[in-house]
Amino acid sequence: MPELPEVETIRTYLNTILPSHPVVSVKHLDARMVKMGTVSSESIAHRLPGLVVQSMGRRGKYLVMRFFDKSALIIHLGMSGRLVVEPEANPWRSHTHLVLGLREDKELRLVDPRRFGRIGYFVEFDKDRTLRLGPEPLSRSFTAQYLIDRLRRRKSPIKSLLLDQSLVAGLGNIYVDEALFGAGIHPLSPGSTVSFRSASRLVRSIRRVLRVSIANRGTSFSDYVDALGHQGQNQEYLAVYGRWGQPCLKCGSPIHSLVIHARTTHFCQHCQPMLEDLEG
DNA sequence: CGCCAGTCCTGACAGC
DNA sequence: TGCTGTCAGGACTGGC
Repeated sequence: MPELPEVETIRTYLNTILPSHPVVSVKHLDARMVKMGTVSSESIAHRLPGLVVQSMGRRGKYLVMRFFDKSALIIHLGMSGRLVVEPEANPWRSHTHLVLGLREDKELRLVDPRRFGRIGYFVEFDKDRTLRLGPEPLSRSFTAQYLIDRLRRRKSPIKSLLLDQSLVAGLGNIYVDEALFGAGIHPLSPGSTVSFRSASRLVRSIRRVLRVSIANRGTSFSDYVDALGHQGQNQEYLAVYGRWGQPCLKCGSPIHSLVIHARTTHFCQHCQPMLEDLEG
């Protein structure tokens, strides 16, 4: 399941090969995947050929393929999406929903069996306005003070709140669990009970968890592979996610699991106490 | 506005 | 062996 580190790994590679290359052709585009923006799939297929890639960017979990005419193709990989560059001689996998013809007999292919992914084309793309997302967790604008201000009146569990992309962009189920473990915060703690001190720990923990995973080229738990089709290595370094019943790496007590916000949540009851309500 | 339940989707797997 | 049911979850929608 691609979250920020996985999308960043894909972005980094694509950004080494795509800039200054034109889209030669749109060989395939499944209209059902176009779920963003106002440009239809037919119009996208008509507009893309000839456009030259300026850069491959990322905003939260969205990949941003920017063209020199200021337009951009946005791709979200959802749960099972893969974006790979392959020789056109290789057969298409099943569930291939987008194929862009590139130079040198290469193709950029989006494969997404569950079709939770999404595509959109924006004629004028503004990274701060087009997608309604919170700050990048690795940017300077993501601070403890920002978190406190946004969490102050929220009663939902901190786990749910951190999954909200308008609060902070790029975290998914795995890295929220890992970050809360690193910060020593129980996932059911209401947002309003997060003190400045715990918010500082949380910001540091989120950054650490993401940086480590990016260095490991992402977590391959089920579907994820990078743009070269290679698995990431970060699954070897997860402290709680997927470790139900196994000993906590800090205290040895078994990792617990429960469902929050319809997401399986892993945590250590001993190392992650509920935060106290500051209003009391 | 906040919060929650429902929706989409298919591969993998358990159980019969 | 082959069917059926269940589970996984990111982001959006609608109801209250």
